[in-house]
Amino acid sequence: MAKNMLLFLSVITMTFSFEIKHICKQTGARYGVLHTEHGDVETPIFMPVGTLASVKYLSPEDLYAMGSGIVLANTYHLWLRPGPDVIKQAGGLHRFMNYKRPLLTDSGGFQVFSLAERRKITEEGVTFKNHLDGSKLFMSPEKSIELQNAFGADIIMSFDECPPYPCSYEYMKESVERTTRWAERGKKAHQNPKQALFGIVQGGAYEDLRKLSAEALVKIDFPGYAIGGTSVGETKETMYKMIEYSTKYLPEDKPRYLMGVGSYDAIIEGVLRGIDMFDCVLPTRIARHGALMTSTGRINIRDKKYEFDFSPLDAECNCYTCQNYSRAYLRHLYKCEEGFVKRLLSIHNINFLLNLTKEIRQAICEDRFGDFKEAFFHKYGLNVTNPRGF
RNA sequence: GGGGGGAUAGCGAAGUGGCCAAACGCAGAUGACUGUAAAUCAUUUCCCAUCGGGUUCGGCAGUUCAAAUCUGUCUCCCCCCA
Repeated sequence: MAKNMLLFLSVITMTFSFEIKHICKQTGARYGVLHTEHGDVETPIFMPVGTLASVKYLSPEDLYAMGSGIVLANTYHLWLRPGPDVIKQAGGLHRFMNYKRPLLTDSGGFQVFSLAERRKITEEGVTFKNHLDGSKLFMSPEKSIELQNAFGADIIMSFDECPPYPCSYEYMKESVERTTRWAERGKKAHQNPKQALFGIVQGGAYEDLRKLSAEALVKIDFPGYAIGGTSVGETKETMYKMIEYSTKYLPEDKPRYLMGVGSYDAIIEGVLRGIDMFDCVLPTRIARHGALMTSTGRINIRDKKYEFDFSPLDAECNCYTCQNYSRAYLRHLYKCEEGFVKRLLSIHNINFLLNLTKEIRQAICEDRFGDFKEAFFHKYGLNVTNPRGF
């Protein structure tokens, strides 16, 4: 009873905060804790993506079992279906999707990029030609925040434009300035103090524009900052520069979230450059397409060489799939298009990245993240089949 | 016994004298996917090879400059009549 009371009190009093607990003496990488209304999560963290209020093919229990913390959902897609009224009436996104740990909603800014063919940008906002029925929809910074307030995720994102790569300097400058104005408008519109609104640094690969963007956002003052416009076709080297150009101008004591990045090498390189949070559809999407991340490189379960392979996907993996099923069985299910395989493979890839970030946190706490990186890359370097490092 | 139809690459199925190593679907073999319009997309599958070459369209024998396509014949399959 007393415990419940305490929990209740903590729920009504707890607001968002970030605490850096340790800085790796070897690399300067950060280990921290995000405090949210739905519990604490340690950083660096990988956040699985559940666009439509579900991490495809996985249950909340699957996610808890893997130690998942924050999960993402998407404002644009939930706006279309089921719409804010349903989620509001359900008692918020947490209750609606039955996820008890922290949630983060993306603003719809990524859809400005991914649905570029079907939208028009103006100073006021973005007009989308709805991909479901073709009807016109208008998303403004205020609308995005209003929706996100209705959904009630612990962390919400500023409505931005995720510009393409490559992108001309002139366009990028215009875009960054507009995204900055949108960030300001969004902050003004933000109603729920329990939700932490993050700003998003843009500027592509232009150092001065990243600086311009970061400094302007810091001036507006957000409880956390994201780095956007990454993983949109640029090389890894360019992405690492984008990170450096951005983090340089961000306050040390606020969380930094690298948006849309989820290959294991980029996560390690990101942490090395001071990133605390990552999200990516990569593990779930490639899993559905038969590709798995393993401790000895990437494999594709479709391949004939696994026909009689009764070993697990990854001998070092502790996930449910690797503990119970063989490559031969998973290949069989994949070949026969049995839906179960999508769950099993998704579990493995999500677990792989959650486990990777867990090992990263340990290494940081023990001041050996540099050694960890070297050992990790060495191991992968010997076996990796994909030069991009998946 | 009589009449009709058919045999094309792993399977199904187009093609009915040159533009055919042969459409398309399935199946097979690979690859890609990074704030999810994604159970999607791309490549590839007769043989050898880098260009290129060599064997194919039930078998055999013909006609023709040229045949998967025309003729004869054989084998097998299906349908109808008795």
